[in-house]
Amino acid sequence: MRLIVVQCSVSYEGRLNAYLPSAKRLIMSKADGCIAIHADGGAYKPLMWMNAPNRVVEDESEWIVSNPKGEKLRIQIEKIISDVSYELGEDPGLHKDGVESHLQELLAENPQSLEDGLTLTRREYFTEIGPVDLLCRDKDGRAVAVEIKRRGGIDGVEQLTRYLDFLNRDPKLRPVRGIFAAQQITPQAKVLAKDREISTIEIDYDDLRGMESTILRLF
Amino acid sequence: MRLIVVQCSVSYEGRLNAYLPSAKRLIMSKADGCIAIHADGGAYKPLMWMNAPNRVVEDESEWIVSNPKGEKLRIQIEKIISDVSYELGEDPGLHKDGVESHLQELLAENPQSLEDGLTLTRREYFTEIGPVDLLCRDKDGRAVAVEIKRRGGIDGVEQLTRYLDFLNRDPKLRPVRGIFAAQQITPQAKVLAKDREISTIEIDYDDLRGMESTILRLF
DNA sequence: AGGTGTATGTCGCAT
DNA sequence: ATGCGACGTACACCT
Repeated sequence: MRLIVVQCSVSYEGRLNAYLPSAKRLIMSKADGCIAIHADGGAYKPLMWMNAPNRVVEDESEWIVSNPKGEKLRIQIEKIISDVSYELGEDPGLHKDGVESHLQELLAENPQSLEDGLTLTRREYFTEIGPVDLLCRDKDGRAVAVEIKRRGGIDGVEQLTRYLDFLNRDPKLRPVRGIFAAQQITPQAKVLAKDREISTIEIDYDDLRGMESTILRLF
Repeated sequence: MRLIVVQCSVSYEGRLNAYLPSAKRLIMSKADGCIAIHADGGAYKPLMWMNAPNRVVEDESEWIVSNPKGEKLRIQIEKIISDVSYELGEDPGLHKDGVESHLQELLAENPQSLEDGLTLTRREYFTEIGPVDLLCRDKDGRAVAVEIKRRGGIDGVEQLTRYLDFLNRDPKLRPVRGIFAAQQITPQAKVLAKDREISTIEIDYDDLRGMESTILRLF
């Protein structure tokens, strides 16, 4: 990790053209070869960047960073204020909890937590326009498509609606109804879902995990 | 801008829960109060971050960063390797030159490149739910709404569908059909568009530019 | 390599 | 504040 504080102007030519007038900025150069130009504000996103892999030609007054896709970053260096390097080593990495795939996993194992008597037919049931998260049967044997989101918005309801449109053309499945399950569902999404006769369920992630561990204790 | 190289472990509780085991990392603290934890790789995205505004309680061995939304970042500091600050000042900012608007410009000037006999009625035709990129008439005088994207996905087809629903309520326009134009269109978007009787056209940007320069040469 | 869906998306703009 | 669309989206995952 090399950190260079420098007065510089920068240009980028690639997926678009962009230009940064001269100012003091931080250049972050990582071990994997990626480069980022940071200002002292504006969240974590750099003003400009080039991801690995790329080739860096470093001159006293100019850096030219180019990659195989033909993108090019040019850094005009006017004054170096600081230039230090550190050996950080490989990062052990991040452990995440509560992402959609995990939610889907838990619900696939406990479909009855969505609705009494619900049983799983298939996870990631494939249609022409994309995979349905869970395809189930309810206690009366009727097909149920479940869309799972961490945060449920209108777009999620739209997505489930599209799946239902397609699934309902399949005579072996028809009629199919929908369940929209998420940790949080926006009021607008609830209204839209109700209008389309799609059930909505807000899931308590901790409860679900608790249920799983309870089941584990039972068996 | 404060740059701290430190042996640390970090936990985040907020939109999800995540944990970083102890390792050497860079803590970037910007003037606007945002904090990012960077490893020496993994493109420009930090392992963890907290955007402004947030409150930082800084202790010798621990930083606790919290924000009004209830998210919390906890940095356990084991060893400080370096801790430096720089005054960078306000950044003059970035100037971008877009692509999609240019695409729209070119197609507005050459609607016949989308379909033989197509003529432009209005660019950015305003409806209550947003502007239609191009409103045209085909060679039979029928209204055609064109949605332009750089990359055409399902969401773009949805957008155009909403516009068409709306436009088709206008007796002066009805019946309106749709053309979905993009540099690339995903197969799923094509399926959905076909299902809704919306034409799809993949545009060659360079051809279109070439056409423009040809026209310029002719006049 | 290309396609598809997720993201602590972020960001900007309109309401 | 919230919704919605664009982004040099990035990124993981699958074919």
